Amino acid sequence: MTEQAKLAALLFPNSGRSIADYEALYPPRPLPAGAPVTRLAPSPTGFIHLGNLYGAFADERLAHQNGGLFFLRIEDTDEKRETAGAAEALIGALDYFGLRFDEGVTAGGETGAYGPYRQRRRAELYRDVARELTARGLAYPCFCTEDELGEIRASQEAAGANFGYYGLWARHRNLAPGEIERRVGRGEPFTLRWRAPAAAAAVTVQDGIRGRLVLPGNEQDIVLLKSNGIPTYHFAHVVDDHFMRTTHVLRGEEWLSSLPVHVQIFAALGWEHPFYCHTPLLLKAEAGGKRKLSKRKDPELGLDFYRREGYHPRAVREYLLTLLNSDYEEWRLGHPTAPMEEFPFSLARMGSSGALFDLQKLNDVSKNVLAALPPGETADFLRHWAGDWQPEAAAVWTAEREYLAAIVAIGRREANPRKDLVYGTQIFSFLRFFFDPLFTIEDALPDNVGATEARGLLAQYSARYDHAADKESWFAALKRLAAENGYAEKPRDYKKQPELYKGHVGDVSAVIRLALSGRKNSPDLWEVQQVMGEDRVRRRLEAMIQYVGQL
RNA sequence: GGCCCGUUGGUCAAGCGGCUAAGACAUCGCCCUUUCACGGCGGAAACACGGGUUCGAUUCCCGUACGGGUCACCA
Repeated sequence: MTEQAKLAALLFPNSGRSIADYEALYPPRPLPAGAPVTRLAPSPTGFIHLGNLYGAFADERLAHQNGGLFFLRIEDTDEKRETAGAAEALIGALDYFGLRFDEGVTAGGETGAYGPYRQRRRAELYRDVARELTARGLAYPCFCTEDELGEIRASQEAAGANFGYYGLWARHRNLAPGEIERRVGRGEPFTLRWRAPAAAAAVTVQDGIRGRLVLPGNEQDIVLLKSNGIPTYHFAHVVDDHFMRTTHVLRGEEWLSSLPVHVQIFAALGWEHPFYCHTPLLLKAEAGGKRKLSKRKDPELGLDFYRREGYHPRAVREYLLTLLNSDYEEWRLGHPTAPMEEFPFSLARMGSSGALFDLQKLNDVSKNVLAALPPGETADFLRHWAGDWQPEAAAVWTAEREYLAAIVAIGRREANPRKDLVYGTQIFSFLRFFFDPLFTIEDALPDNVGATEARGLLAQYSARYDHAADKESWFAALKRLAAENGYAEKPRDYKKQPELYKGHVGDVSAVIRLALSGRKNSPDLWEVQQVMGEDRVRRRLEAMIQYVGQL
């Protein structure tokens, strides 16, 4: 038995499976050649941000567009940061945005033949691989305490050396076997460290987004297993993505600097590393520049923000797609009604510089998405949203379902539909006036129309109101009423000779509009009246007559 | 500080050695119009800087500046 084999047996006394056993247990996937296997591997910290969705969306598209498979693995190796129910919340949030996994952790448990998919449940696997690594002389135990590590760092700082546990700074790299045995026997906790090659050659990696990367070889003896026996990200990534047969790893560019570590471990194990794609970070504009999105300062970073505000999931997806693939918008213009799944997503067209999140752009995308949605669907979406987040809206909207659907349909059947519905909270305040319990007079009468004048106009309008009239005759009647009361039928006439009139039709309809909507701006009056129904129209006119009478 | 990545209008971005340097959002003006929204037309607005290479650089190379990332028993 070699010294190294003895060390492995000392460190990991319970014999387990060999790497070869695992190779047989997790055979290559029965997929056509070239079919991508991608994964989302979040840590369950409870905070789900837009970046998660952004990356997940790229993973999902890549897999599903090319006959591959997309799975969910939970990286719960850091107990300290974990929050309860985080995985379920994540699955729920992604599902809301239309992202489904083929395999991995599910709301109730897990599915798939390459599990377990929660890293804490894979402890045995990591340990078995670690044992073999140790037996091959690629790993060694390190007994350094936090304090000692701090000392090393301080000396490095003083000496102007690079930080880290490497080369001569790696105190326990060449501990005598007897010393190790003694410490283990005493029950001293240890981490298992990677034995990095003394002078690692630069590595060349082909990145799916950045192209050819030449990075300095790794010389750090990074920690593979923490003292509690749980692996670090680096080790878990290599083991899991190998045995789960991941072909494409999409992750944020913050991983670029540890890429040499990963490539090195893959190579040492004789495994082929996955195709890496390092995506840019989502940034946020701030006075003078860009900065990384921050949890505390940017509520729109959290996925909950979009749900709470009532953005349609499709709007968020389309927006993200415009960030993901720059030619998406052009494609959309050419295929206005095609489902976005038909867009040929491509890694090569992903940009490599950080993108600023732009709420205005999202709003624009959202307007277009809602304008294209059948009104019935929009109404259903709104009711669901209100049920979850906006009780006041839920109360009135569910009481009058059909009414809401009719309201949403206003001005949306034409070739150029209205685009004034953006997101839930905005829509709620925009549509309040339609519902009696929420109706108030918000704006004032036009400057050139006094209360008495308004009262007269309203009384006449109310007396002559014909709910059955079509739009043309209704407007003709309105113009007649305006003319009889000294208002120009056409704004142009008034502009030409203002001294001849009190105002123009616009002023008269402004008074009616105020009576019906409480505002000086609203969608087309005739349509509003038709949707409101005759009773409601008459009631509001009466109420307005009372109201201006008191002015 | 070391190493790595990035840098085209306010924002997202086309561009891959020769272009009057696309388009979208935002913005401004005009038109349409009973208000708003929609729609149409038009305007303003960019290759970070300095060296190379080249007949010719936004495009290739090297510096500088700026921004970001990373140097944990976090992912």
